[in-house]
Amino acid sequence: MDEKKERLEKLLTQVVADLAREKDVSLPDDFCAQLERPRHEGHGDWATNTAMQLTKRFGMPPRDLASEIASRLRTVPGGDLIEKIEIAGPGFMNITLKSAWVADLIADILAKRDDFGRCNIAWGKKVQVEYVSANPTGPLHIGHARGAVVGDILSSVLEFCGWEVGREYYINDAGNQMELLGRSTQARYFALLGREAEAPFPEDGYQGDYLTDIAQSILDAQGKSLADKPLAETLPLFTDESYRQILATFRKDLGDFGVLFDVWFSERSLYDGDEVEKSIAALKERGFAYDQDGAVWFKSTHFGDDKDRVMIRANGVPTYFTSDVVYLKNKYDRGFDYLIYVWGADHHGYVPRMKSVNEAFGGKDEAFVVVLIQFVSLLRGGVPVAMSKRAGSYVTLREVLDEVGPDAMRFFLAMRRCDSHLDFDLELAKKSSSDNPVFYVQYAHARICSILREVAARGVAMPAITRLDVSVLTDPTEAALVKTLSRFPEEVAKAGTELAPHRMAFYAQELAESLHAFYNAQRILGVEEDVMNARLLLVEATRVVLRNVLRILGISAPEKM
RNA sequence: GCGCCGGUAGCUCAAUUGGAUAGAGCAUCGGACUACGGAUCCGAAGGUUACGAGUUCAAAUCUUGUCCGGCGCGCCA
Repeated sequence: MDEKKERLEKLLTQVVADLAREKDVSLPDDFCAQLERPRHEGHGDWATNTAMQLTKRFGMPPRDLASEIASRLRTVPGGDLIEKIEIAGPGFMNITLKSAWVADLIADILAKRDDFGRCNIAWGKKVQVEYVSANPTGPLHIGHARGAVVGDILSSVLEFCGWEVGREYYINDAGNQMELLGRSTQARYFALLGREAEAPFPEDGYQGDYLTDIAQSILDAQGKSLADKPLAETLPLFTDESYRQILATFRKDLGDFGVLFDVWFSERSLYDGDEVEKSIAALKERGFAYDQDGAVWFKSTHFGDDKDRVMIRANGVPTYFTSDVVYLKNKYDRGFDYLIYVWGADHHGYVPRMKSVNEAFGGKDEAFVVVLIQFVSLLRGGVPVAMSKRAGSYVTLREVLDEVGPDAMRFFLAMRRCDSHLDFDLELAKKSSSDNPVFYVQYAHARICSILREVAARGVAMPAITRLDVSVLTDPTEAALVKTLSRFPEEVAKAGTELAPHRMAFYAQELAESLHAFYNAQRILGVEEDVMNARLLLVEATRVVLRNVLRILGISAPEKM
């Protein structure tokens, strides 16, 4: 299908160029006639608005120009794969191909199977996707879950588009927050012993119950003796144990959620070698860093920032910003051509600064991409649930996962475009009923499997692809299903270039809808043999594509429900 | 105050990046298999795309002004 589209586009471009030469009209140097999917049913396989775009240059009404182009297109060599051309509306050309392409498409799907829909728009380049990267100071909540799903699906989409993808989690295991975490747990430990006065809970400490649990586990493992040592001496133990335990739950929760990483990158590890010194030296060499007032500064004003930013404080301690600077350089040093950061929208103010850093290191502008994820409003039966990490009263990823299950949760979180707010109603998502779109999609898959089981039970053999006669597929629902199937590679490519994973969720629903409509309109078994064979192959092709899109979404494709 | 993201059907959201009659799902109403799974299908109703002005063959989309909602502006992370 794609090759046919390209051939048609070349043909169209050629025809327009010839016409322009004859009429002595100039075309833009980079002119290329573009075909697109018609928006409405029954408008053919491809459409173009070329005539409308050129109406001014040719000085002709779009309708007349379209007719002129269409009549030439039919007669030009290679135009024989066109069944018909219709001029519609204000000058659209709707092109219908001869039906041989349907047989090609189904054969293509059944030959490529799991690989159908793959493309190579990356040319073997390496991209890193960094996502979640939540501070290991408290449980993952629903906002993290959205970032996790978006990052995960985006990575899968990019892999399907031919990228070599590195999935990475950045662990913020350095800095003040870690110390605060340790002190919070330490205070809980003393509280368990009834000795709060000796280690009061920090004013802005982490208040969730999970720290009491961790304190209890330390008490179980180490006994009471830690309370008799100086606070400063035992603090690292509390810090590290809290961090270790919380990170372990992150791995478990995300793993159960189907979100896996190639690398869990430790912020602390940036400080093991001389990477920090090297990074700062590199910036100074380029004139983007300097010393002043005992601190080291990044010259962000050069890139339009209000003021320069501190990298190393006067007391010698690096800022969080410095870690990100070194980390960015580290990513490039590891050979990634493109860097994608999936961040919460509350970090948007930080984006220009990091773009500056990218530029300061000589990185290409388009190589540094931030996908901002808007907030998730969590509702319970229509009533907003407060989410405050500090207060510790929020709904965790784990709770939602246990209530809703990974499939429905992933689908709900992937359904919206990243830059719009998302309402997630627990009561709604918990309902395993018909208004849950994930069941709709999975049911389509299960339904096909059920048909294939029935085929086997009746002793009918799956026909060979060579037996396919597409001329019997005349029903509108069959045509619609074929067209939806043919769109899959484009949708994957679009989702990849636009970094828009929600497209996959929408496509999955559309494909399921096409299948259900076809199923209700026509019978597959118990009809004339040629028709049955064609429909069986069509349905099998649909199953393959459904499975592929569900695999990208990270959602199971059940054979029974 | 400055900046970023939104505002589309009663609700939650799409819209091939400037193209045709702005589309889906819930919810509402009315219909559909004695046969492959009714967790399905078909139909109806629902719109001044927050509001005004501008740009052109063409605007939900671009420019600009205003209004509303969310978020961000530390030698915190």
